Amino acid sequence: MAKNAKFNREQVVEKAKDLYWEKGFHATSMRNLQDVIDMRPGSIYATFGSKEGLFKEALASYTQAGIEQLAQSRAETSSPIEALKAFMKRMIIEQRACAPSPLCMLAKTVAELTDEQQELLQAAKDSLKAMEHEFEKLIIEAQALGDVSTDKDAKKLARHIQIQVSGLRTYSRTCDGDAPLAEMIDDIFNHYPF
Amino acid sequence: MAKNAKFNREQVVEKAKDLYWEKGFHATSMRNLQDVIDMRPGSIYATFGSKEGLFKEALASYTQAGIEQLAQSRAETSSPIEALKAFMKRMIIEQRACAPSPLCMLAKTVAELTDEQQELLQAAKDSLKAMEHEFEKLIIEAQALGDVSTDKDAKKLARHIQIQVSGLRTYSRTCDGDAPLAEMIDDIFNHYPF
DNA sequence: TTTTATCTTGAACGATCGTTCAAAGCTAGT
DNA sequence: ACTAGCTTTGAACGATCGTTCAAGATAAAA
Repeated sequence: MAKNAKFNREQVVEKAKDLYWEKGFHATSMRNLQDVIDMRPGSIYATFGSKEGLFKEALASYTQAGIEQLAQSRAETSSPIEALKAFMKRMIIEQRACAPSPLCMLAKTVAELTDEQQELLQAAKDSLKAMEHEFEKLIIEAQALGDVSTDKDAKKLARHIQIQVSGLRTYSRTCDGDAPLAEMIDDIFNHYPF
Repeated sequence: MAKNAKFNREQVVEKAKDLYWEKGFHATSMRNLQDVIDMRPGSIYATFGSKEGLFKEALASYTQAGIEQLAQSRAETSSPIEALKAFMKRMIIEQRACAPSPLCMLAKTVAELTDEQQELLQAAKDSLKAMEHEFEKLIIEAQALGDVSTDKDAKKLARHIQIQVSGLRTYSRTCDGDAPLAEMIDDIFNHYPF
C-alpha cells in the first residue's frame, strides 16, 4: 500500500542534537539542519512538525544519552562515588575537546531560552532535574554501601554535584589554557559536603 | 557649526545591555533594540557601527557595573569576605527576580556564542577573568587582615568563587521554587577551600 | 501491471533579518 | 538670516528566516 520512510530517525535526531548543541537554538537555522541531517524541508516538517519539535527530540536524545553514560560509568567502576567522579571527568574534561560544545546542552538551553519558547525551556529544566535525580540515586547507593554517611541528605549532595558540574563546565569554557579540572573534581568528593 | 548628538550614550548602552542580557545576542533583533533605545537604524549604525559593536559596549557596561557593585559591597561591609558574600547574594538571589535574566550576562554570552563572533566571545571571556581578578584582590585583602590563611592560594579561592557563582546562578534558573540559596552561599565560606 | 497510499522533493511564500543611504532637520558660526 | 557641518530619519535593500504545498517518486496491495 505505502512507502516507508527511508531515513533513520535516531541518526537524524542525533545529528540535529549535535548541531543544536553546538550553535544553540536561535543560531541554528533550518537550512543548517537540512544540510546536516540530509533531509528536505517537507520531510523534516512532516516528521518533526517544526524547528521546536526537532529541538525537543534533540533534547530528549541528549538527556537519554547522559543517563546512559552515567549508567555506563557505574558499570565500569567499583563504587557509585567513583562512578560520579568518572562521569564528571567525562563531561567536563573529555567533552571539553571533542563534544559540540564544552557546556551541557541543557544548561545552554535554560540559559538561552525565554518564555517565548516556554515548552522547550520547561523540557530542559525537567531534564536537568532528571539528571540530578540520577545523581541522587547513586548517592543513596553509596550510603547503602557505607561510602557516604547516612546522616547526609542525598538530595543536597546531588544538588551540590549538579552545581559543581554547571560551574566547572562554564569555567572550562573561559580559560583557554587547562585549569586543573581533574584535581578540582577529585576535591569535590574529598571535602564538604561529602 | 554643527549639531551635537541628542541621545545620552550611557543611557542607550544601558538599555541595550538589558535587552541583550535578557534575550541573548542572536534572539535580540536590531528592531527590538530600536524600540528599546528609541533610535533609528541610521543613528545606531553611525554611533555603534553594527549589532556586534553595540553588544560589545553593552558587555563593557555590564562588566563595569559588576565591578562597581563589588566595590559597593565592600564599602557597605566590614570585611572583604563579607563583601564577597553580600555580592554573591545580590547577584544570585536579588537579581534572580529583578534582573533581565537570573544568569550572568557574561556566562550567557560565552555559552551562546561560537567562533563566528570570536571578538565578542573573547571580550566576554576577558570580562569574566577581570571579575575573577576582583575576587582575588578581595581575598588578598582578607589574608592581609588575617581573615583568610596566607597558606591558601588567593587565585584558587577566587576561581572557586567564580565557579560557585556560575553554578548557583544556573541552578537557580532550573528550580522554580526557592532553593536555600542564601544558606548555600554562606556555606561556601564556612568550608573548604576557605 | 495497475492502483493506491505514502514519502520525498525543492521552488516558493511572506516575514523578518542586519544594514545602507539619500533626504530632511537642526544648531553653531558668520 | 544665512550657511556649513553635523545628526536624524525611515524607506528600502538583498539575504535569510521558518514554513508550506503541489508535483514527482516509490513501494506495497490488488
